[in-house]
Amino acid sequence: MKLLNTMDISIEFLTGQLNRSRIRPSYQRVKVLEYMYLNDGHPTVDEIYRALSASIPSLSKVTIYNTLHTFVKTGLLREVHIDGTEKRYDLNLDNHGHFQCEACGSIYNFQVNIEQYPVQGLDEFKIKEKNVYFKGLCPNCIN
Amino acid sequence: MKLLNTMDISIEFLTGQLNRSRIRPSYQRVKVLEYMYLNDGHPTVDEIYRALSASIPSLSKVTIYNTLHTFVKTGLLREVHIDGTEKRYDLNLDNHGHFQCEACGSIYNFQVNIEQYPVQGLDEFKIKEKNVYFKGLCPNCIN
DNA sequence: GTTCCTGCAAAAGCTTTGCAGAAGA
DNA sequence: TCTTCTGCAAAGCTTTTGCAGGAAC
Repeated sequence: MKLLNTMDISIEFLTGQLNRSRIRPSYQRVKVLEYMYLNDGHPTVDEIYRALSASIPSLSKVTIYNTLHTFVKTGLLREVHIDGTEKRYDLNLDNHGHFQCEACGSIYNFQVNIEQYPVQGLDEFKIKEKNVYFKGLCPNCIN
Repeated sequence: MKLLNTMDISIEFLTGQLNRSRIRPSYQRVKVLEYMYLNDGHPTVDEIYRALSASIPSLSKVTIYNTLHTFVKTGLLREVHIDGTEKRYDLNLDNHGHFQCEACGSIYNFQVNIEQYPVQGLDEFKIKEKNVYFKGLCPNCIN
């Protein structure tokens, strides 16, 4: 599921995204955001850290934590709690659910019209965020 | 949302549940299962531990972990990853979603026909478990 | 006797906090 | 100059693991 054209992800686009969210576009922040756009996944802090450490040797994992918190607070990303051990992060795109394979651990997006789901018992609640996630076996592990 | 009649939760019922799942009904296990039935919530390990410690002073938190793992493995309970810090546990009842209030942290159940949700892109996947959770403000915190 | 269960202690893993120095406005 | 950001070190918290004693069968 291709979400964005890789060609579109320029430094100008990324700094623009950050400026629009009133986040100072430091080198580390641009790189984290770039990683999120270029890797169509749901990475953990450690995955982002290991990937960026290669090109930024001085990078600290604390900076990844700080950056992700900032991005989540402004709505650029969202936290996804798919497994109970590590938090994962996701570009905040509407109407998609997450599927995690029990065998290999991979996480896939799928399309789902969350807004249209009929629910009962939440009339007096203010709903701000809707999440759907499934578990099972992915095509690679089904055999 | 009342799920079960409290009167039904006898020791016989609980040991029967455990025996049916081929789990030896130790005192601690019966008490944990009883807690799950009597408290219509989504407790953390620590909540269960603190509640049962009052009547079982020798109880260890490791036993709660062991017991919950056993219950999840046999399908008696399921893990719910609603916030990213602590795992929560839930009686494995069908067709309900979770709503967590951002203000007070309370978790509510709501009814939802998960099975009927139309999704795209999972034709070749084997789906074993479906979860829905919403976030927002509960009636108590909305003002 | 053998297997399973409990609980203490310790270790492991993820995340947060305090602080000093650097960078940016 | 003053605020913000980065990164090191340490601490905090949840969860897991190793092991010894005890209980159940």
